[in-house]
Amino acid sequence: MSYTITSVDRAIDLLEALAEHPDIGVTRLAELIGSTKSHAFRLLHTLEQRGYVLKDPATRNYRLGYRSLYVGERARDQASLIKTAQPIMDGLAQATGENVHLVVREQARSICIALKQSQAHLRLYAEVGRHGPLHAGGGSTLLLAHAPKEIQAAVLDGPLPSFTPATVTEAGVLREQLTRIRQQGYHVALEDLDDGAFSIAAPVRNHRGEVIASISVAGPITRLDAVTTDRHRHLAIEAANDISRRLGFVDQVPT
Amino acid sequence: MSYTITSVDRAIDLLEALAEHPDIGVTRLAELIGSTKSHAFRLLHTLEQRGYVLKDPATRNYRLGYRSLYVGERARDQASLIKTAQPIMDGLAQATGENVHLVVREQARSICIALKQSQAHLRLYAEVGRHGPLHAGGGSTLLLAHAPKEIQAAVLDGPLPSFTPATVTEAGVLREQLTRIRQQGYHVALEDLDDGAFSIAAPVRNHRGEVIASISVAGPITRLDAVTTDRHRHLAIEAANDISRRLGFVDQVPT
DNA sequence: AAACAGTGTTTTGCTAAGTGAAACATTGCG
DNA sequence: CGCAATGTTTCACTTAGCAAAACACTGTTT
Repeated sequence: MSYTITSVDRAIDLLEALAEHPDIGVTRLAELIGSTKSHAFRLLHTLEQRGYVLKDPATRNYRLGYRSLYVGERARDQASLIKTAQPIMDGLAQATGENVHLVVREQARSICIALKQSQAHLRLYAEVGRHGPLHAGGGSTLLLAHAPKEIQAAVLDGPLPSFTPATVTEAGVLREQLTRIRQQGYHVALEDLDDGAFSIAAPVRNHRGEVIASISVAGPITRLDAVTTDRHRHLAIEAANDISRRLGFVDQVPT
Repeated sequence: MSYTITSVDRAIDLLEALAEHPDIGVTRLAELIGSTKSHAFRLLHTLEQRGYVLKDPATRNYRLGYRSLYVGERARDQASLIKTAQPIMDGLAQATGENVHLVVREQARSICIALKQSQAHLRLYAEVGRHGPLHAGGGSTLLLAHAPKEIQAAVLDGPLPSFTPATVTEAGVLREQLTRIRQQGYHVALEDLDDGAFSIAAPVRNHRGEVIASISVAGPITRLDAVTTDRHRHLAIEAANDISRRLGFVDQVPT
């Protein structure tokens, strides 16, 4: 038995298609969501009425409406994790000069929920709200390492797509990697999700000690050597621990 | 013939109910949206699957999910008006020490799409994404003044709710006010929407000279006198003109 | 200016998705 | 332990939602 309401699912398909492809028309949208023009038209009309979609009357193209900002702002306001983390992420970005990401796990995928972008001209492109895999990327793989066994099983038994030549696609190898991550308490990922990029991640824990998010420092590997690796690792762990403490975590064995 | 898809409308009802009331359960949500528990349950399940709603497994309460951030961010990215206005709004907030709002009109209502909050401890509460009336509030009434005749007719013929004793609720008086706003090119609203608050608004024009938004400076009337009124008015008009120029507007008669 | 192609909008009839009611399961409190 | 309230699941019914098709509009080509 499925509780999914198909019409709502399709409306979300359309919103997300518009998020990726702004300023397009009814026909193009229908194609993108695999539907008919009349269906796309009705979805657009419904979302436009509520302010989530805007229609340019001159071109008859659609893009996301301003009401989307409202829900986004409220989501951010409600997320105490983001509020707690943001000032610490600011400091970490300042100290490292690289991107800082706050990533959480949703079921069997990851999502970046806050981001501090590096000021450097060469920087890793990243987006808040973007869903990603769990078996690649510093913060994501660390979250997989600390996920419940059934989530790990679901990921390990499922397809492990390759993003770069460095992506781990062998379940056995990934299992060992996850064990190692749990033991050492951080993860250094090199070019496993994006070519030429590194990501050094540490776990954020809640008051019960459960890993609920990861903090990661990410950038181009050309700016990474043994010294900066160690420094970023240290700063990331420190920042993650700081956030964890503010969330009520009491670390019994100081590091 | 209505093109509204009721199921999608209801899903939005639920999302917006969660935006206003985080961390509540199925029964409460069903009450808030005027529905049944089974319906609310299915809506929540659908939205949770897509990441727009998060369920706390311990308390079985729901709140907005992180995927909402994605759509909000993309809406902001796509809105060139917001991108153009934001640095100018920053400067205006710095110069005035008060809130600065960017407001647009959607059909017969207003919506604040960008906000620079005053650093003062006493400040006007405001929210991005919040819908409001067109006949009250500095920026909103200015937008009504420049709206198409049919929009004006719709507002003037409809109910004009009173928010404070200073709210204009008489259609004839409002009509005169709108004429005056168009003539003088700005609007000073005193306590017409919020008790104890002022709002000084100026029009933002696009490359065709059409008024597409308003910039307003807002705060408590205790910080307003003849000198500050004149100063804020000047700075708001200047900022609005600056944004308009960046949007391609060429002002033939310099002010 | 006329014809054509493509897009957007509207209508219609059919069916299965969506709904509420009711039952069942779970949880927390007295 | 019993009860009340909440959350979850099931079932049967109805109409909402859908695709197909037709129509209207717009921009381009001849």
